[in-house]
Amino acid sequence: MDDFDLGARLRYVRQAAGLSQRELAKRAGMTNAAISVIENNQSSPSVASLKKVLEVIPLSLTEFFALETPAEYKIFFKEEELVPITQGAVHYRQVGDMRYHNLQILHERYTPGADTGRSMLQHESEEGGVVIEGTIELTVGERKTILKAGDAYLFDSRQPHRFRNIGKTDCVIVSACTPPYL
Amino acid sequence: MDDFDLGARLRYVRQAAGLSQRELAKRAGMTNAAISVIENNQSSPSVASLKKVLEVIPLSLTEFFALETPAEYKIFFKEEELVPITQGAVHYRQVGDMRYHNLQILHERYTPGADTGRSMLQHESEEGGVVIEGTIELTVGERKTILKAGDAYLFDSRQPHRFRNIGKTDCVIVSACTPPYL
DNA sequence: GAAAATCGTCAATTTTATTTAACAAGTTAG
DNA sequence: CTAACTTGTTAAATAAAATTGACGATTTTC
Repeated sequence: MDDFDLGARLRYVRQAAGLSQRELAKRAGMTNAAISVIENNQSSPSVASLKKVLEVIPLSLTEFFALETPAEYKIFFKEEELVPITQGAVHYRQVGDMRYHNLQILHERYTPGADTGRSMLQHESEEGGVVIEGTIELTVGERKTILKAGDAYLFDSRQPHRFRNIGKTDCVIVSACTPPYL
Repeated sequence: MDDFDLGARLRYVRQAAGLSQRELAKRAGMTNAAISVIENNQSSPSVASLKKVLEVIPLSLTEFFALETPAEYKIFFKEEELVPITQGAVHYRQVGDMRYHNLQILHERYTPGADTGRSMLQHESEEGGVVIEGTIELTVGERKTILKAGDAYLFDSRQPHRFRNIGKTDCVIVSACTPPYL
């Protein structure tokens, strides 16, 4: 697989410029269909064509190719695109690449008995989440509770904390953390 | 005219890699004819093709487009490519772009009476040249002489100096100066 | 020296990109 | 709610890039 997704880059810069395929094509002296197939990687534009298009944005070929990787400006993620992170019995699925973001979104799954550890977690972040399925025992500082589906939490991660699934079924949580700590 | 000479760039990187058109084409899974027409700007390669070719060099698209301008690595110059510089009755034709070089080569033409000036020239360079045609009176410091076709000179430009055509015909000189001062 | 390779280029064909023209879906105007 | 507009996509036609196969010129080999 080619990691150089020219179509995605073009679509990105076009939308960032606030142009429709037709508008861009018109100004570049081309047709909307060409833009469409290029953006979907159904054809590889000649450098001459690409240059015409980029001049509208405006963006030089150099700048276009030097653009940050697609991961850096990716906004939407298919379920299978989430990056899996496994720590013991806890399975995280992360949204996006944390090298480029300050906000970490995780789709977490705690199997029965899963535990983030006796030695409590502590890091320079703020985090929160919502329980989707099952139950979780959450300890933050001196406070402890059991959250069930629909419940939520939000706290300063500098306080020692611990997640533990003491139920009989998986617990699923969607959480956010800034800055990222995993 | 487009100042982005893709053909020249490709030819440059290919030769720098020590490859013939055929060898490059073979390794890239293309044909020599394609390379030929691309290098002569008779066709604009698709980005896909260009990528295949550059992977052989190897060079990324980003690096390729970020390459220094062709003027920077230009080696051979047609007569009409020399950049004309006129100062009074003296006409210079410079070889290459001094932004990228420390050696300035000039094809100079002094019309009868042409004179670099009573107030002698002085700059932090070393310069020399050969008279091709006509005669020139050259003064350097306290020394003065008349040079005719075939004669030459070389001196430290920090010494005050002056060129003067006291003959009846044009005087043509090819000179060099480092670092450039014009 | 002549034969065999290799070089870059070019004309004709094939393949691919781009245009033309239509479509379905979504939005705005009335 | 319809009618007019915009959106992005697609199929067939056209334009352009890439391949095939050849050429003359230069270099290498014997």
